[in-house]
Parts: sequence; C-alpha cells; structure tokens
Amino acid sequence: MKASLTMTFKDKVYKVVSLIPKGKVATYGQVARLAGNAKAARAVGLLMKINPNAPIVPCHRVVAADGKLTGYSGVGGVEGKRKMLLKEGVTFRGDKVDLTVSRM
DNA sequence: GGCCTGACTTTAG
DNA sequence: GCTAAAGCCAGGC
Repeated sequence: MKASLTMTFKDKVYKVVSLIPKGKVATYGQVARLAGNAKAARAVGLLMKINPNAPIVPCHRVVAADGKLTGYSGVGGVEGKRKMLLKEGVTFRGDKVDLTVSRM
C-alpha cells in the first residue's frame, strides 16, 4: 500500500504496534525499523507516551532492545506493564522480557 | 516558528 | 563491560 506516502511516521508506528500479536512483544528499535526509520526509536517511545490511540495501540508490548521495561505512563508504571505482559503469556526473565521466545 | 525534552538504539573508545 | 555521543520524530512553550 502507499500508506507510506500519506501516513506520517507516527501513524506507521501506531499501525505496527497495533499489529503486535498477543503474547509477543517488540522493541522500540524493531518498531522504528518496521515504521521505516531505524534510528527513530526515540520517537517511537515518545509516540507511545502521548499515545492518542491507547485502546488500539498496545504500547505495553513495546520494550527496550534488551527486553527491559521502560517508561509507561499508565497506571502501575512498569510494574503494571510487566504484569499485563505476563498475563498475556509473555515470558519474563527476572525484570526483563525473554526476547528469545516473546520477541515478535 | 524556533528551541528543548523525551518510554531508545547503535557504534566507538 | 561501561561510558559517551549522535541520530530520529512529535509535542509543548
């Protein structure tokens, strides 16, 4: 599709994140790459923060490059985020996500 | 309209 | 293995 020409980076990011299946997670860098800008990982985090599409964009399924949970302005902070992912079937290794099995 | 900040990642020393 | 710096996007003032 030619969405790339009409959709802005943020829209693409939201779309990519919304495509993350349950029980799986993606890294900011991964989302940035899929959105078209590998170096825009920082922008991805910002987009998750503002997140105008909270219900359709599971920002809690987006973690740092090493699987660590960062940020999350939602209720419970990173702890609530961890529990959410745990309930969805994401494997955790200590305080980080086991990317070897839960990475998209 | 310009400057600063921020849920990051990667490469180099 | 750790620290430092650069690169990107959008929002707020």
